[in-house]
Amino acid sequence: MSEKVTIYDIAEKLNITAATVSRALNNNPKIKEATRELVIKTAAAMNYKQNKLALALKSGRSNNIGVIVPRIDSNFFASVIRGIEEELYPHGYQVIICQTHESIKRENENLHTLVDAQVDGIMMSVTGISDENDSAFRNVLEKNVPLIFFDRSKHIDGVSSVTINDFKGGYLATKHLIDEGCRNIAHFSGDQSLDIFKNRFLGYKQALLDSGLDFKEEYVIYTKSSVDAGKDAVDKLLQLETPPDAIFSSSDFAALGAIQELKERNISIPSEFCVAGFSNEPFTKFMELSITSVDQSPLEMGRMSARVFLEQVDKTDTIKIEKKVVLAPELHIRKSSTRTNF
Amino acid sequence: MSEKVTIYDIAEKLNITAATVSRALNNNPKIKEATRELVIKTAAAMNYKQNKLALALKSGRSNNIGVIVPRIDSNFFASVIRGIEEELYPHGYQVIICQTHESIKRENENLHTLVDAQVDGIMMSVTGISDENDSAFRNVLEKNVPLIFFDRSKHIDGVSSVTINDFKGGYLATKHLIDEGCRNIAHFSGDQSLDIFKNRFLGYKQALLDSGLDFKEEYVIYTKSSVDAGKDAVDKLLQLETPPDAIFSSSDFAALGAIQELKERNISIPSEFCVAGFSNEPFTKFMELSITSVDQSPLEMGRMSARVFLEQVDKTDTIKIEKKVVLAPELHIRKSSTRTNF
DNA sequence: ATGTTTTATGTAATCGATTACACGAAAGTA
DNA sequence: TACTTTCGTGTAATCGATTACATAAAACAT
Repeated sequence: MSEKVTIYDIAEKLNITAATVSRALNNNPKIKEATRELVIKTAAAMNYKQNKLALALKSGRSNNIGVIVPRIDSNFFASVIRGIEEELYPHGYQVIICQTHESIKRENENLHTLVDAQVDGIMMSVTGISDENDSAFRNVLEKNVPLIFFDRSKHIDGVSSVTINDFKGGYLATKHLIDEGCRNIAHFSGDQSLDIFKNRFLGYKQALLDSGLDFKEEYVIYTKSSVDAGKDAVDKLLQLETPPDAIFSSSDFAALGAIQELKERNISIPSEFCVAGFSNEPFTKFMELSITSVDQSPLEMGRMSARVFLEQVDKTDTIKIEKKVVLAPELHIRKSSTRTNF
Repeated sequence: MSEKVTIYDIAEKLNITAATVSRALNNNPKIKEATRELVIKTAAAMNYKQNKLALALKSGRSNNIGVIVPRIDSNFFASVIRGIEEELYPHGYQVIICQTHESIKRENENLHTLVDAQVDGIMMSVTGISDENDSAFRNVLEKNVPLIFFDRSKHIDGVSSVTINDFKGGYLATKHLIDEGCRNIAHFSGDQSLDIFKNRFLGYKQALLDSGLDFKEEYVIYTKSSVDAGKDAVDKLLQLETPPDAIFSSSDFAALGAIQELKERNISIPSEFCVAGFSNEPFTKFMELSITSVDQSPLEMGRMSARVFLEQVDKTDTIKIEKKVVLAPELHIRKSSTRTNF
């Protein structure tokens, strides 16, 4: 069918050289106006499309950026990606998606593949299982590819990051539970080698101390981010000598599991027991017993990551800019923790 | 820092030519074993990485595929993309994401951008607003880029598709409501210029007729896929002379809105009124009053789309294969429509 | 020893664009 | 008129890989 049209085809038809065609199409000032118009008209007539691969090879810029996330089918990550895509679209960048499924091996593979594919930048949320081998990250930086962490970040020189203030998020949620009258507040945490979980935990702890409440080690449960994990965790907590009367969960899914388990045991929420989650997943709002949760403004996080990338991408390679953006978390107070005004 | 290493650098170091290096790295049989080993070792030592852009330009294949969806932050589309990515990962393809936000203009732009970027294939869910201008699609096909529609499909020669049997989905849900004793079943539909909504509607209608129930035009409401739209629709329906006693909604979000509005009016579900949705969004399962919904197996849809692409991509350009895969919908019966066993 | 086949490697074109440099023609200057 | 600029275009290198073709060397046959 329609074979690919190149600038050589246009040149041949007009009896000029490809260089002239290229200049005409690129608005090079040193070209006769008549020639420019003729070339542009002919190019359109022949349905010419610039071959982006040739351009990419020549210029060394692919106009692709890579995004690595644990998985795409979670509202949080999907929303971040949406923000990235929307911010980058007007600048002509395409977004390549990679999933790690929480595997370090996969994460390293993805990093290498993206660098090999000559992406102009990489934005990612690092995967949970920590190892001290930063070689894949350093490889990216050595190739002068801007690297930006969002949400789940690691401390690596030369890497910018866009996160939320997880400490504050944890603090706000816990303080709110205290204000509602809860006195024995448990916490669901995640892999604390990740800053996000560490900081949410620290915010939780600080809120307790600031209010003169004891911090109890046995109230901290490490759960996966799943409904079942939340159920199991409640099961454990209720076997304690002094069972808690509230949970601040680092995961909305675990919070949901907790609520389901509590209901099953006829513990009424919020009068006997309050629950707050983290991430503001859509379902927390939809439930009849809507769930209090900390919003991470994923859309804004994606947009901001893209903006940080755009700032870095055109800077001279020698100067390493390292920007740390911290967004404010927002507590959405809902029925699962509101004793006062319902 | 570490400047890019090319096969020429390796050749120079070993006093051979780039051609030999290339052959050694590509397991070309006509190369001395000793040379091959030496080249491979040296390449590794120099941290050589093949430049995929150069390869892409030479071979005409970018190893990128494009995916166009209305938006990425919906569980359905994100899950389809997950399926596509997982299936294509072992084959070395990267997935480029584009969003249309339901805009035809954006859809056409995306199609052109992807073709210009030399993707090896495009998978997409067409956007709602129908127009009869297929030129952007034809442009893709003329460039011999495999095009595959998933879920929301259009009738265009040469385009394969992976959909579910929406008729059956509509039929199953409606039949179930009838079996639960509902006699006046309303339907929330979407833009019926899209086959998916048309077919769900037809399935609904057929189920009514097969059970000897009347089809009433005023029971069909065209809603957007949102909670508020569902509320408004219920408001309309309850003003009818004979208000319905059930709703089969083409959207889970509208179904949720309907439930919220019905509760507000103290109409009890499922005893007085039953509701079934479509898509099996995660929240339908999470609700205390869980919502009956038709599952579209998005993961499998994505996987299947990828497989259809893989089948087509290596075929000779001249033969146009057009494959239509139709997956079976699965009705998940939950509390919002179950009068019998709860 | 001579001719033939095989093997391993080099040469150079190619993919499709951009661009430094060269150069002839036109325009401007004295 | 002769000399310098300016203008517009052509020539050819370049980005980094692959590969058809050529060729020298080695292996083999007689």
